[in-house]
Amino acid sequence: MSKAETTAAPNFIRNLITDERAQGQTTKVVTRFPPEPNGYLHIGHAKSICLNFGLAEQFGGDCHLRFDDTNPAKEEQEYIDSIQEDVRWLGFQWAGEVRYASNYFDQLYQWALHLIREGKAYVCELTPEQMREYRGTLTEPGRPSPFRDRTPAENLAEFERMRAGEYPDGAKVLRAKIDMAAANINLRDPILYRIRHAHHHQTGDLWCIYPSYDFTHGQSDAIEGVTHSICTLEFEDHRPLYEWFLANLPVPHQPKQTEFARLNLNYTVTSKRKLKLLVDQGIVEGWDDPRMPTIAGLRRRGYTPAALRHFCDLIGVTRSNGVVDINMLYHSIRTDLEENAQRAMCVLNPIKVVITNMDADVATQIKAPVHPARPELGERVLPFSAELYIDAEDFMEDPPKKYFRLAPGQEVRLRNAYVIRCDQVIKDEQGHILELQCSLDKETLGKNPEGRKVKGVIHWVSAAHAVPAEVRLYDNLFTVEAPDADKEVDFLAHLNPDSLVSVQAYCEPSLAQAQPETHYQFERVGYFCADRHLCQEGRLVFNRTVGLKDSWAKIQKKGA
RNA sequence: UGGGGUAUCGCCAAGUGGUAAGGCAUCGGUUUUUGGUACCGACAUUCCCAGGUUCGAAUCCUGGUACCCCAGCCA
Repeated sequence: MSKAETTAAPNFIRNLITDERAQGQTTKVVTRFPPEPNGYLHIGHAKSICLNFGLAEQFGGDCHLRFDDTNPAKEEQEYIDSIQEDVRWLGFQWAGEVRYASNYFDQLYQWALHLIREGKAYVCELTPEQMREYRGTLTEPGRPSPFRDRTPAENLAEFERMRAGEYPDGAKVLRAKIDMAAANINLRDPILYRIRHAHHHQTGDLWCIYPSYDFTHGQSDAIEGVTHSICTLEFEDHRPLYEWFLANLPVPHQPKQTEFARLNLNYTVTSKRKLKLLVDQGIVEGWDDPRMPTIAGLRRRGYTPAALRHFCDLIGVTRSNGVVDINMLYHSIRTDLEENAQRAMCVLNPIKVVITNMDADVATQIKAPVHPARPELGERVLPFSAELYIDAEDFMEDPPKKYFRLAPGQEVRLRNAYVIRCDQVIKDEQGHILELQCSLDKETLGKNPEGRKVKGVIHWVSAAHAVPAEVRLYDNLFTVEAPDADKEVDFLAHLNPDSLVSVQAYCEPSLAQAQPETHYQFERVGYFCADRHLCQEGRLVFNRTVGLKDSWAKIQKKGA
């Protein structure tokens, strides 16, 4: 993937840091990837991971992995595990131990006390409904809470009782005292702490009050010495608040928040909520279903870390919200696999071919390269015999003009083997084709026939030697470019009923020992990956990662 | 209607006053025992719109327009 360097799209944050360094402003670059463990990572997170870890890599700094775990109700250990696995699989290593915002709960609590003592935070007893009322609207200012002017002493006592578990969930909250009339709603006395009598996956039952995202994030960055706190555009409105905490608390360091546009991909959804719904409703087989845009799903589908990283380089990092064409993703994986995937032949929809002129001169063991452009990868052996399977798509009884494949009286090259001619089509009473009787030209193994050109090449497999395999043909999960564009229509209405078509295929024998997660190009068909969970000797399962480009399909489409 | 953003080819995206990079997609062609790959070529007189400044504007000014985000005790 040497192309990555020459085609990498711009990244305004990288430019920013380059400028800072040129001016001697930046010391060591420290970034962080801060997922909440409430779901699996998806392709959009891959963009963020590549950005944060990539920046640390490029500038010789550190990138931390920090779980933003301030909401125990939604978080689970399974997600913590999967996230770490995904980051590592992508090829990144975080600096030091895995971190958790919950590691800082003590410090955060102390800082809350600090704000209270300074008269900058208070305990509020408004109900959620009242609080909404008091907050005002987008166009109207809010009103101060009746609890806003409690004394620090009273607030200290109340907050201590909250922490001690004297109140039920939701009874009271700690709020910052900022400005109820602020045009930016985030500044209208935001909530710092809420009561949640919930078991936390890291801190157990130590706490029954949990800090909010806003009160946690920037301070965690400060504690860790993060220099560049990179997040998505929707947090831009939170930046004044992020900075307010840093300015009003005795933090050891001043991180800077920078926002970039999150990734949108057409024909897919990238919202944890929607992905979770697909999983929970059993529409897909789990978070790592090969149709899911999760990192685990893409992996199982046959995407490689290199392809995903290349993709992230390709799309660039900007502040404008766009929708990336899924063809970019396809392009990335094809580029990688074209260079690196082993070649094999596999017949998806068999039709029998009988060679009528087999004799002792015809080779029964044919060697073929594992990769035609990379001889160093070695060879495989293809058994050849009088009974073969070819793909039904590669034969037409009444072909159009430009059809280069097999047809009555027409010649075609069997990939890696001989040129054959179809002499006769044998059918049953109903007219279904039973077999194609063909004769081969013995002089065409490894060389072109004399005096004529055979343009077509088709793949095949020896019937007696073929190994059966389950081949899962995956396609987009949705039939429309923007499944969630219409607020009136449920995105599930756009599910592609053919997103998974499973077929019983016949593979060349070298595939019998296919190891899980091995990538192949089934020649002329597409790229496939041995399923990482299911594929084993005796039960082969291959997932179609992406098809080969198919210009014949285009020609046909135009004709139709 | 308040605040915060973004607008350059079908999509992503450079460009920061000197006369529109690149990638994806698309369309031609060459090579080819993968209708794949590779290679060659085509593809924005125009930068959301309208005025203005300037010898010169995608870039500066003015006024519009469109789209995205914000009224969780989610992140």
